[in-house]
Amino acid sequence: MKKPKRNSVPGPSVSRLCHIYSLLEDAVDQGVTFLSSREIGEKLGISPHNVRKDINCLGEIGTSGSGYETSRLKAHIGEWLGFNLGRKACVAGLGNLGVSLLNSESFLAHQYTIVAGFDSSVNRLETITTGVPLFPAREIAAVVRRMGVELAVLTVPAREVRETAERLCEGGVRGIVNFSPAVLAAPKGVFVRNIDLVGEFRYLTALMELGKG
Amino acid sequence: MKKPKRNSVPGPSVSRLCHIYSLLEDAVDQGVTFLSSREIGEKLGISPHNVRKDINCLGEIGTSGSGYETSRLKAHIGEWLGFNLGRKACVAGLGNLGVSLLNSESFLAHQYTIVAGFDSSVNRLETITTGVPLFPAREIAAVVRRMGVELAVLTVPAREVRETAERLCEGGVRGIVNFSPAVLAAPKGVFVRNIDLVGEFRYLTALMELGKG
DNA sequence: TAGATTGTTAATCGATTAACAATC
DNA sequence: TAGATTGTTAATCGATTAACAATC
Repeated sequence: MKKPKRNSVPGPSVSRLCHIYSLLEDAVDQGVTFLSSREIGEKLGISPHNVRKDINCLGEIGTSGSGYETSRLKAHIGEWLGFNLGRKACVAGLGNLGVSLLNSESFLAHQYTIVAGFDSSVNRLETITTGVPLFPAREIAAVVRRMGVELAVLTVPAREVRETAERLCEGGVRGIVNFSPAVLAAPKGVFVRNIDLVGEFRYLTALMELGKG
Repeated sequence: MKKPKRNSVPGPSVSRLCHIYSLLEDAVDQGVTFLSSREIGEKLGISPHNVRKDINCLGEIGTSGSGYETSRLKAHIGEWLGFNLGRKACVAGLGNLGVSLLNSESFLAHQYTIVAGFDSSVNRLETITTGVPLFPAREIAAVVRRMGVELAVLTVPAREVRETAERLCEGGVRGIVNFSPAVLAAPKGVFVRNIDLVGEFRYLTALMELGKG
């Protein structure tokens, strides 16, 4: 067995391993104890070779002849990718979208807890009903640091994107999901996922137009 | 000049061309009339070679020595990728997230119009304030067909994902952005983008843990 | 043991990067 | 013209696919 290195996992593999992890969660929940690379690949639309290769980036773990033990593989991937510890997240920008994410229940079920919400309007903070503690935007850095928040969802207006992101990073946030209508360039040492609905529509439109599929 | 074919555009290029298009929109708005492949590449974090290659998938268009004329290139990419015509979209599932998207202003500015909203609860429909016409979910296929809706955002609970998607496709929708907490496999001839916030958090967590960057 | 499936090496494929002649 | 930048071909790089011996 070759000893795997943390940074030897290719980007596309990281993405697929996240999906494999989700699949394993379901499998464990449903009492499925073993899955082969072929079965995993079929459900995810990738080749069995690729599944094995991805999994092997994290070291040897399967059993020849019977496949992968779901709970063990899940724990193994979770260990490598950091899914086993609970992580704290916050929502910055409490418009309709921000508030709906604040109260979203799907996070808690998956080891992520929304521990704070921020908005630049104190008036707005007072009108929101939620179990999550809320703070004015100027306190972002301090609160984030004090609470140990690692992840943030950004749902502020375009003009506030950069400043808000800077405060979040100042407080020690290391990953940002940006739903705002402005692209956020990743500050050094921070990971950013820009999700832009117009962009998604465009991508779909382009695929439709080019007749792919 | 080689005659380009529609299906000769590689997937990664389609994605980058969408980003180039957004950049050109901004440039045109700001009165920038020419951009070189180097300038475009720098703003987007891709190599100038790659920029030229992507653009050339759609045929020759630049000017040696002075780069690309922004308005012309924008129109050219828009033509190929189908961004020049306005397109109709709908929102299916009017919880907090759905309603916030229904009233989002960023679509209209970019040739997409939300022309309908759907929810399975008639009671809920009556409580929503919006300028967009609303309909009960059972009318999805008929309304979508009648109105010529091509794109949809799916924000229903997990258990309603599949049925809702089927109705949308029945009505002729060709692209779906799925925000629901259940993966939607793309039906034949329909393009799907699954956006899963927990998945985004996981991907960021994995990058953080693997120390990429 | 026989059947099945893994881990790993080799072959293929496709995309990115580099280079440069052609062009404005 | 001289400088700059494109379009396109060639070289490199990396990921996916295939194959198969090792293993349960």
